[in-house]
Amino acid sequence: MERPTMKDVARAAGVSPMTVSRVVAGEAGVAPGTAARVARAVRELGYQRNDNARSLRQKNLGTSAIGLVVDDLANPFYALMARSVEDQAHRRGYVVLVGSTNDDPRREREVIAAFTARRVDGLILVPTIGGHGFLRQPMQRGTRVVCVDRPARGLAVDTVTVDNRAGARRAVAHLLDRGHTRIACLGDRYDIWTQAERHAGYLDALAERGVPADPALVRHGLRSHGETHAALERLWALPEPPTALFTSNDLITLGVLDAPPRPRPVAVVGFDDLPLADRLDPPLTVVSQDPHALGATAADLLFSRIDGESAPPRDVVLPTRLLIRTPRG
Amino acid sequence: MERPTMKDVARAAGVSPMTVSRVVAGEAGVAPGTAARVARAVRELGYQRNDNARSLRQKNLGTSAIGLVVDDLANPFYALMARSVEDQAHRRGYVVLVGSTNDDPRREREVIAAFTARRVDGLILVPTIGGHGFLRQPMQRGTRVVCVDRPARGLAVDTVTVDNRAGARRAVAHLLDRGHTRIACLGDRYDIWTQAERHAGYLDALAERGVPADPALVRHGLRSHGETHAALERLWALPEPPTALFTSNDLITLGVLDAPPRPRPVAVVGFDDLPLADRLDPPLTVVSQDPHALGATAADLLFSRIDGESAPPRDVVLPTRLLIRTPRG
DNA sequence: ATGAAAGCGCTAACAG
DNA sequence: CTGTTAGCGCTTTCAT
Repeated sequence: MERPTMKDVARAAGVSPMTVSRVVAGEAGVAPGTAARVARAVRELGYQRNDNARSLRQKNLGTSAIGLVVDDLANPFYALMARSVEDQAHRRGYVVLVGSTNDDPRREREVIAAFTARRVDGLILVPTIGGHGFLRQPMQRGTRVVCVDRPARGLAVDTVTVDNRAGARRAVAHLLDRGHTRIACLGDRYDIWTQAERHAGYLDALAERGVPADPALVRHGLRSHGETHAALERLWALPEPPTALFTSNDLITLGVLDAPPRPRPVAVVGFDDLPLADRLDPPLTVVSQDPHALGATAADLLFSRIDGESAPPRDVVLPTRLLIRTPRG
Repeated sequence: MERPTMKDVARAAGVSPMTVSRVVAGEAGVAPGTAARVARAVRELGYQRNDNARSLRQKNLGTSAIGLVVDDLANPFYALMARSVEDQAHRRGYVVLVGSTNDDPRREREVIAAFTARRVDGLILVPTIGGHGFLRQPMQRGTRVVCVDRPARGLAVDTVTVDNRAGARRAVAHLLDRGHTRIACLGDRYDIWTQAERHAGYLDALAERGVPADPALVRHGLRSHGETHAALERLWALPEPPTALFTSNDLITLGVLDAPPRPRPVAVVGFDDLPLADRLDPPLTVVSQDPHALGATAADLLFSRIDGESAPPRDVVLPTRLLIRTPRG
């Protein structure tokens, strides 16, 4: 009924706990007959080693656990990232603890504290806007940290992002190429790094073509379809309403597509691809990023740090792609 | 540099480790002055309690960790479930270990073994087709288990599913109502419980209306767009090709929508809702389920078991909804 | 209100 | 090849 320990197995096999330890760890140098007796006792008792106790004693081997802290695990983008991270971790015999921050620095600290209290060997982090000084201590003490999707202000760690600014610039340039000059920019909270970057790319494109930037066309802080719809209403009410929209994340793109139709349709280009985007009428042109590559790269960096790599922090910037979709002929 | 332990804090505060333990655990019965000195030492040394060591000694409190084992974390459906589970766990001070099985019993065993080796207090499991006898031992020894999305053959545990069969029946009945009699059923691997249930619901609807079931119209084992496209080609080549399709999961629905267009369009009803389904032309009617409710219910059941609830295993079956979408007027 | 001793389950380091 | 001793970081139990 109670969980058997190595001592129980040792007694059943007529050996010392140390021998059991060696057999269970698959170490060489145990007589085949002894090993067989131990293995049989393990099977009969249904013994499974307690890996928490193990990692308590083995200071050099770590816990074989990493933490993954994302904005929102339910977001398909982060879910794909998580899956890539998990695959790599599984391959290397690590388990993954996950947590969502909801972009709330307090929750971020709670989640990270819970993870470091369990002595994870590393942390893959989509940082919130909050400060991250509290990570410095754990890092000095051996917890490796990699940021992904966004950098953490003032934290010198490996970071994997996509080129948000260039992606946004190309998207807006595409709209300019099609003759639009009144292009609105709809974004999420401006204090989210990716959103500020994409807005910068929007301005870059306008400046490149000498199109004046009209602040009335820029709306940030859109966190729901309702807020997106309200923002659209205010845009339509302008003396010179926009003829095209640049939507700065997938939720906002969906909000726009979900809004009541306009008499004169507007062109939309969105950041982040959506599953049925190419089946819409008209099909939706988007800036797509590769969440799988983000997760896999972050995991690569983390594990190479865990393996002892000690070069200065690296910034990896992955490209985006502009998927131009035209009505099917 | 090294991580400080309670002993270090004790030395710095001029007390015994036991007093530090009490202060850090927030226990009453420590003199305020002493507590303050300890708290200061904790802050100055940057001490954080090792919760693995803690749970090693505290046998009654458990590890405050649960495991979540899904088919594929990248699937938006499971990602939403995972987020609900994580929210509940966070609220209760638990951490969540996640793993994907890919519907592979071997990987499922590996993931579960890694979790029980770390002595998770509970497991929320989307079981593969494989046997689950290996769970009986850990369960007797205190690991609580709840199944979600599918039952595990021959494992008497709380299980949360949706009414797949009734949902499929209504979807197909809807197509029959619209005059279709040649309705194909496109499914994933038939050994996945939900797929067999949905197929049964498909047959139910046909039987109810006295429409003969033609085995040539049923295709299972579709795991990619390519396989779905191939299945469609064979259907179109039939002497009497189908005029409507029932697609038994979201991946297959997307595969169908992605296929080359037909001269005469076919009606499609899919299991699982998709983000832009209502903006398609024609809009897509679907059977929708609520992954959030699935996850939250499973977590509720698990935590009530962890809290000591010992009633016989319960089966919770959640409803589905048929979202009938018609062209916008 | 505080501390000393013992031990959770395991393994490093050293015998033999 | 196998066992003994000690101790990872913490808490239980019992003193004081």
